[in-house]
Amino acid sequence: MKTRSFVSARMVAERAGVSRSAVSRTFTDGASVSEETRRKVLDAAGALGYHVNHLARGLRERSNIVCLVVSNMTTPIRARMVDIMTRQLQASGWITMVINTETDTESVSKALRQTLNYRADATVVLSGTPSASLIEACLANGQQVVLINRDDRLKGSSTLAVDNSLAGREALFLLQRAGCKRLGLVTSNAQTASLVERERVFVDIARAQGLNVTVTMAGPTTYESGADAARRLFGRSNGPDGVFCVTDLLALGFMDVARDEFGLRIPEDLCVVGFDDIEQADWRAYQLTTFAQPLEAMATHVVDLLNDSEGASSDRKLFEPIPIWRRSVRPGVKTD
Amino acid sequence: MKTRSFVSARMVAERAGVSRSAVSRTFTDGASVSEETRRKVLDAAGALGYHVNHLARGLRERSNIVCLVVSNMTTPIRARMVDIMTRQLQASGWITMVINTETDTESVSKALRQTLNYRADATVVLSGTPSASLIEACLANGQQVVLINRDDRLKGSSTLAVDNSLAGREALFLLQRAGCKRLGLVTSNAQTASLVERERVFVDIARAQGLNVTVTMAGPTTYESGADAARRLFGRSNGPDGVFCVTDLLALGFMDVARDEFGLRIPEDLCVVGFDDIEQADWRAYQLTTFAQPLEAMATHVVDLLNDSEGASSDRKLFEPIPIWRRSVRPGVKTD
DNA sequence: TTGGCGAATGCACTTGTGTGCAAGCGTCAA
DNA sequence: TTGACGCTTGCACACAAGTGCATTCGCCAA
Repeated sequence: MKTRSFVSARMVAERAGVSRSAVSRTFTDGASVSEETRRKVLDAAGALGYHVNHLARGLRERSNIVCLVVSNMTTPIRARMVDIMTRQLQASGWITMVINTETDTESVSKALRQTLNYRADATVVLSGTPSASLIEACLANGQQVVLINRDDRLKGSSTLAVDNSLAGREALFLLQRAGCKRLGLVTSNAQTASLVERERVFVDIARAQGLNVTVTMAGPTTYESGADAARRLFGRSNGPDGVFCVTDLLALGFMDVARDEFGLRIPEDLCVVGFDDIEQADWRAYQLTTFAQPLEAMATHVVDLLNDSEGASSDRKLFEPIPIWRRSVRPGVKTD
Repeated sequence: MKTRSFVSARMVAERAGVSRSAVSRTFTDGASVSEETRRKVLDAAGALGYHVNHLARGLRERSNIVCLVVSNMTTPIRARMVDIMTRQLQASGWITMVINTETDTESVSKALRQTLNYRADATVVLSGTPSASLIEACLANGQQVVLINRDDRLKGSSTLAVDNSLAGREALFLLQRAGCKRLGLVTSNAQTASLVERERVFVDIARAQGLNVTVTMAGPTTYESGADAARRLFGRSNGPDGVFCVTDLLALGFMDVARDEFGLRIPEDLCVVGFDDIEQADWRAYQLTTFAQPLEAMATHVVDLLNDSEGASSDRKLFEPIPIWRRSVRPGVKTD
């Protein structure tokens, strides 16, 4: 049986003719080693292809491992979140284990247990719905827990979120300024805290102003769901002329069907606002007005939290979404 | 200083009133433990919140860690590859460390060294160009190395690839059957082995048949590059009426500009073929004819390779791309 | 020559696990 | 009653690192 044969510090020590401690010290900053032995050790290490075993190091101190829990990775917005998070964590010396979870609680539980098995220093939840008890297990084991865009407010965990109510309010304002009279809202049946919040604020403020809003709940948060929603909304008479889709993907599907199957011109006959600012929103076929999440800043904040480690552990930070004006909404008209 | 206080097997043993070995055996399949002690151990473990430390376990045997090296994660095709790979690896009991690399060799080297530091059992390279010497270091340390869609054929590493020449040939055939006379090819300056192969075969066969092909090399493999290519190709007189873009993203940008800025109808005036079958290719605005990579099958094969471990370690497996017919190419016409 | 001092080095212990080996214990048959 | 046998269980070691403590070595000054 092949036994994995990694080269260990002992082998290096033997080859260099020094003690194993000397090898260890050579690779430890600030330890006391003479220049001569240091060189001998480095030579031997190079010849054998030695690499410090971080697993063994992690036995005593921190493992430098961060678990990234994420679902629906193929979604453009998620892909970007994962990309930015892993990049920044890596740059800061962390190594990230990705746990890809379906949305069902079962697989998330299994995955989070892995987190504990590998003694991750921290767990960052991008999506998925981990059971509160498991999160508590992570906390009990001394892990730092960071939740992004979720409302579960658990003692001891940090939370980052985008200010969804601000987005809902601003979306309404944009459509009103464009002169839209019949408002519509397209949301998904996912009913995440973020989605619900955007939806709620948009509808509440509109109704408070005496405006009617047609709410359509589509399927999952996909292009196809957006397309279906458009068919339902415009299938009956008197469809809306201004729509807030709580997600860019929904918006893009919605736009395609509104144009192709109902001959509506955007933004002349119909204004659309999305949320996320995925790459495709900027494509010529869409030019969707939307809101960007400040992902880089959020990732930076996460990394800061992990590096501080002792910092106020239980807090909640809100980030402002950035409005991105494109052509799917008419520019402001004179209010009469 | 907070000392991370993880629960160890010794603590469980003390609480349960048994030896530490008993705890170890309780969590090892097939080990000899009486039903009574087993129950005592499980009770104590539950009460304390104990989880086996896989890092320590990895000291002696395999770590069950797989390193996934990937660049350009936000690209739809890459996001799907990462999604499918992590999902399948996870289902098979592996844990994946994602190494997000810029394309420059430096960062890939640094990342791969991490791979060695954490004693990953295997390294799977989805993209990026690791230096041959580092791959050899991985192999020397007993790691399994799997390269996907790259041509570096290193002794001891396994390679999976899509049959790019088949795609190039088939793309040409589709355009010819649609009656296209003036052929074009859009590629990127990335010049990956895969891209070069698709390009080469398309051009070679076409020229062998006496057909002229206008080759345009755009920037990186993005939507914007495709858009630029279209402007260059149609800016001069006598633009092509049948184009193979070596990537879907290029194709989508190409289509948008061809339609919006040059008023060309697709597929009446212009036929377009892509490659990858990203989700957006199926959107109503595009309906791009393209080739799908059998990603699930490829991931399954990777997992099989890792699980076999002793299997013929150095081999190369080719997968057939699957043609996806949509509306960006005219259906076959009678050949006169 | 000797005492003193600082730098370098090695010993031994720590971390959390799995496991070979031998001892212990209980049961059953002769 | 005793020997044999099998299931449990604990001891001790291995794994690969970091580090406190004591020891050694070299150098310098008195």
